[in-house]
Amino acid sequence: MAIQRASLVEITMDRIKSHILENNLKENDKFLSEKELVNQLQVSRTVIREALRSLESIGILKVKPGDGTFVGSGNFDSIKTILKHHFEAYGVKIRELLEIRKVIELGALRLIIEKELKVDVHYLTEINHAYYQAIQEHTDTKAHDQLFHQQLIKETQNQTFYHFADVIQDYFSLVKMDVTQNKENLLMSYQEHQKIIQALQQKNLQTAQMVMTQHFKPVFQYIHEMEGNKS
Amino acid sequence: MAIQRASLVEITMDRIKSHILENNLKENDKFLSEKELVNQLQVSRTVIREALRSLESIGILKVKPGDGTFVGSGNFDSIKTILKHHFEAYGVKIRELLEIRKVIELGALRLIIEKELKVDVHYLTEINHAYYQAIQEHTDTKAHDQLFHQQLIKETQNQTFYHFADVIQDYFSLVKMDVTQNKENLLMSYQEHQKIIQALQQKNLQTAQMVMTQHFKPVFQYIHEMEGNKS
DNA sequence: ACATATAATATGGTCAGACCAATTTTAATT
DNA sequence: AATTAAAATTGGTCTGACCATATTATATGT
Repeated sequence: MAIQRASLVEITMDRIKSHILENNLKENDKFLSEKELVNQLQVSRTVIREALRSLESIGILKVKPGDGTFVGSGNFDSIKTILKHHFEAYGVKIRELLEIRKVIELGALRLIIEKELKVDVHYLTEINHAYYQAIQEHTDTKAHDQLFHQQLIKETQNQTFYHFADVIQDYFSLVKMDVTQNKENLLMSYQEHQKIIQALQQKNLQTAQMVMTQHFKPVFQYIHEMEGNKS
Repeated sequence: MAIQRASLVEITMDRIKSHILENNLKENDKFLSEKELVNQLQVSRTVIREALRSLESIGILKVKPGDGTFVGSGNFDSIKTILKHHFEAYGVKIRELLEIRKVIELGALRLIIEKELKVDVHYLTEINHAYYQAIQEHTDTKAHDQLFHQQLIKETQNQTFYHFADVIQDYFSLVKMDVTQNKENLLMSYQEHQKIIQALQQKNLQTAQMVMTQHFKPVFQYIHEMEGNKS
């Protein structure tokens, strides 16, 4: 089988990536202009533009009309875009995503406790209290609940884990789930949050994981019922 | 502040994605030609090509010279490409990646046991035996070890989790770690695998997770020493 | 000397036409 | 029916032109 020859566009993309790495360019750094790239790489502006557009779509570069080309931010927005399309094209099993969330959150608890990290109990309690207020005032509780879980991941002091979890959470939020909980369940949820905080303080992994599992129960139940309805 | 107007290329990308979704196009389906797109969307071939290239780089399309444009496979190769560049540009903390692996694998054990799944004990034992053979014959043991862990993830019967774990494993393998283990440690590793299989059979989550934690210990130790050397 | 307006320049966006390269399809020949 | 050659289709690359956006330099007024 013949070796598949790379196109000039592909070669150009590799050259640009190498240039970024070799020059230690960081996010928002000014990159070479199209004209400079044409001169340096000795290819047409068409090839340069196709390469730049491709690198832009995966977040490596950012192109601004009239201004120039810049190194992209190191965030995972492009991965989120890919997953969004993947979700739209192929869908996803909600149960699978929920299981992944459970893996992540129970894992977070374990990391915090096994690494003997000192969690920001005050801030977590503050978030949970705001959650309680929202429950009482019948305002949006989802944001508070999500902030609580997000802060737990942050408390693991593992930035890569935090970013991956963020991507997955974003993927998860693409799924439209109408789990409208009544006040009683919401209050229970608030109490579970409180118990998780306590368990973290007491460095009790078993309890923390048990309560978190409890926390997920209503949503798993909901999905179980949805899946049952489809049978 | 004025609303930032989308370029024709961006509009074209959206139109193409919509076309894929609305026509339920699946991977490897033949897509429209450049000529057809020019006629249909009434933009220049330059705009079409830039859009196609961009969509190719995120895996949504696949362009073959002389043949045509096809819908991309639904795999996560493009995500791996993004993470590879991200790793090369920004690096990653090995400890953080290892912690994530631990979260994933301990979580996999939990999923298997809590979902009361019947694991393929025979196949897992087979893989582990091949691992043992490789240890005895001083051949490459990494592939067998990785296959074992990969199979564990597969036994969770959660495809999304499996694919995400695969992406992270790929990211992890970018890190060159020279953890050359001696035979004694490798044999211990083999025994740990055996114990994990037994614990799964007995549906003993605590034992399975404890042994898996044990399994990770040498690498965490290695990283701890590396980090110590840098202090 | 400073502020404002205008012009020039730099940079990216889009277009059309031409030509090359790879693959497929069609037609001609045996 | 099989083989070969030609034609057509499809993507790759190039050049030059012109438009749009943003920045920089220059001119003008106070």
